[in-house]
Amino acid sequence: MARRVRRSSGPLDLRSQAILRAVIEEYVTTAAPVGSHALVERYRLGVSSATVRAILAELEEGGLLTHPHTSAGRIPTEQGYRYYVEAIVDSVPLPPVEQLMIRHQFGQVEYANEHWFRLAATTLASVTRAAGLATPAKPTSAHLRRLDLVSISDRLASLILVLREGALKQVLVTLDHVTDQADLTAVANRLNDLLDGLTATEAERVLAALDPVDPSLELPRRVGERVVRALQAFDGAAIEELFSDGLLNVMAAPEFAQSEKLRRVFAALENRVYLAQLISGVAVSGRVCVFIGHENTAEEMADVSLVLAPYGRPGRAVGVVGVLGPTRMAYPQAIGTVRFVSGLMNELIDHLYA
Amino acid sequence: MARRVRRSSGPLDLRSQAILRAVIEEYVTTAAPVGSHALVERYRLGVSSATVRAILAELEEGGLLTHPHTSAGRIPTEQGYRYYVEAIVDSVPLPPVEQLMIRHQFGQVEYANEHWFRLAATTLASVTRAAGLATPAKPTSAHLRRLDLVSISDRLASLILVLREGALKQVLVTLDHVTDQADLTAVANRLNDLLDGLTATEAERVLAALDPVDPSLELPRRVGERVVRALQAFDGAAIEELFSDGLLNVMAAPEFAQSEKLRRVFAALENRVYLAQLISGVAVSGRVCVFIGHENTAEEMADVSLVLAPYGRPGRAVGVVGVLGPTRMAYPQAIGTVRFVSGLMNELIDHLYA
DNA sequence: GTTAGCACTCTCATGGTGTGAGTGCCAACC
DNA sequence: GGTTGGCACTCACACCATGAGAGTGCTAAC
Repeated sequence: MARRVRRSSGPLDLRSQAILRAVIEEYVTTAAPVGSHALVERYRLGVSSATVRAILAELEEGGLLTHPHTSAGRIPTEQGYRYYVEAIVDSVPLPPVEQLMIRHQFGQVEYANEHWFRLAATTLASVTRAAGLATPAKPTSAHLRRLDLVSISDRLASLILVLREGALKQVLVTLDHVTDQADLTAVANRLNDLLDGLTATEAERVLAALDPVDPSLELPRRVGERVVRALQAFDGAAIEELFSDGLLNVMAAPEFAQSEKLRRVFAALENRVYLAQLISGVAVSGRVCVFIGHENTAEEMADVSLVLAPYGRPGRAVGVVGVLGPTRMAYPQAIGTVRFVSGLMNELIDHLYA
Repeated sequence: MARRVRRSSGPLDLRSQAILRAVIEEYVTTAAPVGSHALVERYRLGVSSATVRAILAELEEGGLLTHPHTSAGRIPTEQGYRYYVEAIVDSVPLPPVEQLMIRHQFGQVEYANEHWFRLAATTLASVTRAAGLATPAKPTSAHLRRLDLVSISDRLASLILVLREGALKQVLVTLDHVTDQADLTAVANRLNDLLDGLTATEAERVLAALDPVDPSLELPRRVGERVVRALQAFDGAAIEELFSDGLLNVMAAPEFAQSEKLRRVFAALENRVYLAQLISGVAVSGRVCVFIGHENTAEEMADVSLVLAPYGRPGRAVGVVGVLGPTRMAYPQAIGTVRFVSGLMNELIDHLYA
């Protein structure tokens, strides 16, 4: 859904912005429609409730606020949140204390991408009190870094591939003849020499150039084919995994008291096509992306918002981290937190490959 | 919670059993309290509703049924389900057509434990229309099968451990001196010779026996220490992962329309202590286990039931598969399906290591 | 342009009412 | 003695009316 343009002409004056801001921030904490009276009481606006009412009516005219019913207070529209995020507030950086705590946590975890992205989701969940999301950094194209063959039984071996960006892949290979570990190691060494650093297509070409009659090359060729297939599978695979934590936080929000809405969100998160599209979109944008309600391409996500950021090494391996929460969400804080966590992960990864 | 004993003396006569069965099976499909009239209408009981009412009252007296309120029909108690599962019905084997379909699916997936257990959860979810659960088969004690060292940068290497049961473990090792891949491979070969098949404590002993002054052994010793630590971590770790699929199915059940109950279930599933205890209990039992409502040790799980079965090689590596659903659940079918899937996984694993 | 005042609107909580499903009991029956 | 039809009784639930309260929009005065 493309977001609709505000009907009102020109930008808002400062007072209107202040009031929109107050409505949104009040609504985000209370989850209840905000009335003119409550605003003048709780925010130093310097005008009476009648004036506030006039401005609220204007903002509603402009499509930034709405009414659940005639005699209720105002709630922000998705356009209202969008305007708020883009024009009124900056992202709020994560407080230094929390930054330190998070750094500490990442430091304690073992050096491994797999741990990092999970920890990122967990951290985001606990800090923002929404759901934390994270995908592993998937290499854009699989380059073989090293392979190993481990004998499992007489005619069965485990083929382990290490890719350039540290990803592991394990497949089983059935063997025509009884083969012991020494033979397997020899084959692995040979293939390591031949295929180091290659992509699927490159590896395929190298294998095709091997002497087709040399019987000593039969097993290397056979394993090599599996390697190529595994690399191809890796290239072809969409995002493997979306790790989420703290969905409990979202469940606790009053707008999800009846589980039907939530069910649809869960369903969308299981939709791999949608996820792949979403993630690649965020990855190419290269910065924090905010999707508010119906701005999400999946209609099941119309009741929630996403704040996502890519991380990793552009062009080599990228993943996405972020949060999912109700549209009524503390966007500035969420954006600040997501920005910090993705930046931290970039830092760690850069440090790793420096 | 220990389950309470029925108050009535002796086993039920066949007619009472038939009626209890009818109530449960009706309630499982409709989710609404079952009245005497509905029973005589839909089940060939051969008696009038008045007689059924008398028996229903007896069953209630015995603690197998209950009333939501005076003028409502009967619903089964947890004791009722328990009696039903233990004394009235046998598990219903999965229809051969579905068995074949599942076998086919497992055949299509790449030979790898990691894929199997996830597929098991997905399969269980779709067949039983409840949530499917599965944990990977965790080795009881970590035996090193093989290790590999892959250079990442001048002073950083990735250490990959393959354990006896096929599990992989990857840790990063920082190096004091610039070391190239050839050196790393040499170290890996050396350690493979020394440590093949050993547990953490055994490996530690072997390393301690190495010549402490030989400078060529410095790096092997250093890496070896990391190996030992990784093996220890593996032994000490509780279950790593509970994969679930189809939680959507459970969310769709009317008893979970308000999300609070569900939230508690999710919370319990994130409780690693509880999971570890649950899983080890099922593993030692060696057969399909049914936990109905409050029979679950976690009180958050009081509204749901679990049907779980272990799989794997007892004493070497075991995991658990099963389903989670509302207490109002088609137990015979669930038990049959879980039994089939765990059996199938055993078959596959046996075939692998035969 | 701002404000106080006021009539108006609409939700939500409360309480009364009627309906219907289902029970428990009892007397009659086989 | 077990089984059955009949009947009074109970209780949740849906429905409606009512009143309080919150909040608005409008207007006239400042």
